[in-house]
Amino acid sequence: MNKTGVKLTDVARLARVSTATVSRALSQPQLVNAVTQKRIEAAAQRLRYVPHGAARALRSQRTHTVGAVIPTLDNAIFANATHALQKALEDRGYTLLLACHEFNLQAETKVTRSLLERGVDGLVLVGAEHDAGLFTLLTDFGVPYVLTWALDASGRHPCVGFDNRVAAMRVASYLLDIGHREIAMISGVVAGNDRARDRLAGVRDALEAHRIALHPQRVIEKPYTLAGGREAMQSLLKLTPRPTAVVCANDVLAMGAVMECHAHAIDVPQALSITGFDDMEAASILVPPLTTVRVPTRELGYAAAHQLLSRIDGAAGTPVTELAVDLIVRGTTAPPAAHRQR
Amino acid sequence: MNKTGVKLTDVARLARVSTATVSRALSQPQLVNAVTQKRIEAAAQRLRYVPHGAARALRSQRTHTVGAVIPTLDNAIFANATHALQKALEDRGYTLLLACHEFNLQAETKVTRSLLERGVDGLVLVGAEHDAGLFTLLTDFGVPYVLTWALDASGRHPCVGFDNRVAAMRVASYLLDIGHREIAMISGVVAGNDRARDRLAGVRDALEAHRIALHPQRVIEKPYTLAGGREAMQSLLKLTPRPTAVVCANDVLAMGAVMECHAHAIDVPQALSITGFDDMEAASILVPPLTTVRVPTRELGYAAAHQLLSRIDGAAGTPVTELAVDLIVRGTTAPPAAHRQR
DNA sequence: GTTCGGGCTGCAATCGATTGCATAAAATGT
DNA sequence: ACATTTTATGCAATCGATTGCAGCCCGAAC
Repeated sequence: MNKTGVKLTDVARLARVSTATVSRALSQPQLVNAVTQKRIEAAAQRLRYVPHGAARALRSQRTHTVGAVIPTLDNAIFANATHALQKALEDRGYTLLLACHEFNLQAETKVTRSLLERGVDGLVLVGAEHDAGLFTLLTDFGVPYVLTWALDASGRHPCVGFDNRVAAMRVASYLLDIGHREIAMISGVVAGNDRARDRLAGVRDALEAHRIALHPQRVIEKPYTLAGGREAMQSLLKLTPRPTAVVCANDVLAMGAVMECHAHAIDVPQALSITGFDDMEAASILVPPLTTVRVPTRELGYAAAHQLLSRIDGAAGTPVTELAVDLIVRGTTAPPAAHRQR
Repeated sequence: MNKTGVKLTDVARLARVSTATVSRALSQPQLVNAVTQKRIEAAAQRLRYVPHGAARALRSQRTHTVGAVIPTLDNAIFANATHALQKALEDRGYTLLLACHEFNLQAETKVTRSLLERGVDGLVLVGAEHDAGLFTLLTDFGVPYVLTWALDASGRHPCVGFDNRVAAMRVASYLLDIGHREIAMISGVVAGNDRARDRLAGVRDALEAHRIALHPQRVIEKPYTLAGGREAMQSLLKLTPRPTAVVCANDVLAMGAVMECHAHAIDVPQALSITGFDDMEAASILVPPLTTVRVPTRELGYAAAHQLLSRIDGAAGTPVTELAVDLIVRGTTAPPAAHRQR
């Protein structure tokens, strides 16, 4: 029973056909005579029939359900991407099952398992690095999936994302170009987070291309929170020589960093340049508006949905979808003071 | 088959017991002999058995799944509450099914229906006002549910939220107290949104208590976006006399409004006071930081989860949970210029 | 020595829809 | 007029776990 107690049998009886016909009328109308179809629809309507998903799923081995396993919804950037994903899925008749792992790879495997138990037809994951157990699950189940927010180096997994390392390089190069040499980084927590790791690597690589080393004390690792950004900036401000530019691994950290500068009456960008990453909406309302990297959040959600759904439908699909990111130069960056005085 | 092909029968065979015993070992271990239990667990582990949710759901009429129907994830405030909800559910072994309706009541009914088809054990809805069809669905199914972000005036539905009208009154009263008389409001779209309607009513009521009418031209209705806030403020700035204070129905509108003032070089709060509603994180990093109403987003999610789960477990539960909201006075409000000159 | 009761386990019905196969009726071809 | 598709429909098996009921075994009580 659907609690309502109305089932296919009841509709069948009222429409005076077999359950088989009702079933067909509801999911493959083209197989059913138009008149019968009408009668069945009327009956279903009249009884307020609602199909029983579990029964349907059990028999057809399809739930029309997709799972998304993301770090957190508390970061607007994931919320936006998830929203786009949900919309795209809904348009195609799929429902989204959501699970968060708070940047913990073991937790990720655990919640993924529980989504798999619920019988999702496909999975959207964030990042390319995962627990080995997770990949075992994926292959055991043979469930279609797509990795997002990163590109899979191994090329073994379908993914839609962008190259975090290159994007971060772009930011650092820009700072180098406008004259900065004393550059620090506020990184996300790198353990179990390949996006954070790649962004850090990108900055390091860009500096090294200019034969500048990124000293360990100039790299501060913090969770993606405003407080994290503030604390990190606080540490950086104590260094001598003080960096003239700080690259942050995401906008939240960057905003925290800017706040801390405000608190210390340090002029951004005149005394210190700061960059973000993600271009969340708040970045543009910050004062001064944040220089950052625009990530196509929505496109990411849509692309993931389409990629996944076509895989569910059996199509091979393009294994790798690379999205473009852009450096958005706004108000938190300027040439270093020393540079200007020359 | 779980695609893996391993089912209860296989575990039973390997452990040399009946499927009944395996089933019990997995869900009610206390009914099973400790030794047998071990053997079964080992077998399950060895075969990498994963229960088949649909089969389980079909037989037990329980999916351990809860649906949330929210307006959108693009507003951080809903994202945060949803995150808290998801966490609380996960802790109790439930998975979240998510659907968004973009502030459209018909869409809401439609997506709710589809969640019901998926067999959710309970539903979390936003707001007290809904399509009649939605309530029909709820009662037809007899599915436990809880309304959030508002209090149900009729007292017929369980809810966890706060009084939007009173909260808005509080904001307006505060502005009146510090001397404002020329007050305008940037409202959300009221149609189909009782929270927005209540907030507007609250402001109107507060003014009327001071025998001040809220002129229609001083009420601008806009969708909850930055652009909406900017456009609304643009209109308001053209009015004569120009209002000295603007109450916004949420923080996003308020931030847009502040941005527009910046763009016109209008000093906030000296020339114009602006208030928000929700206290999203970005409110505090705005310059100047936003005066707003703190809504306990997380608590809302948790409380909704607990309320709902106890209902699912058959407990009656407290029908109405009212949460406290607080006026947070920060930097976007000050007495009106005229008032200061006295 | 028999009875009683509790602890474990198994049998088999059941949940509600889907779908391969068979069949009847209607349409088409020759 | 007869053979051959095509179109609609029904029959009944099936998906994989749960659970009420019955039975068995073993120790305790009388």
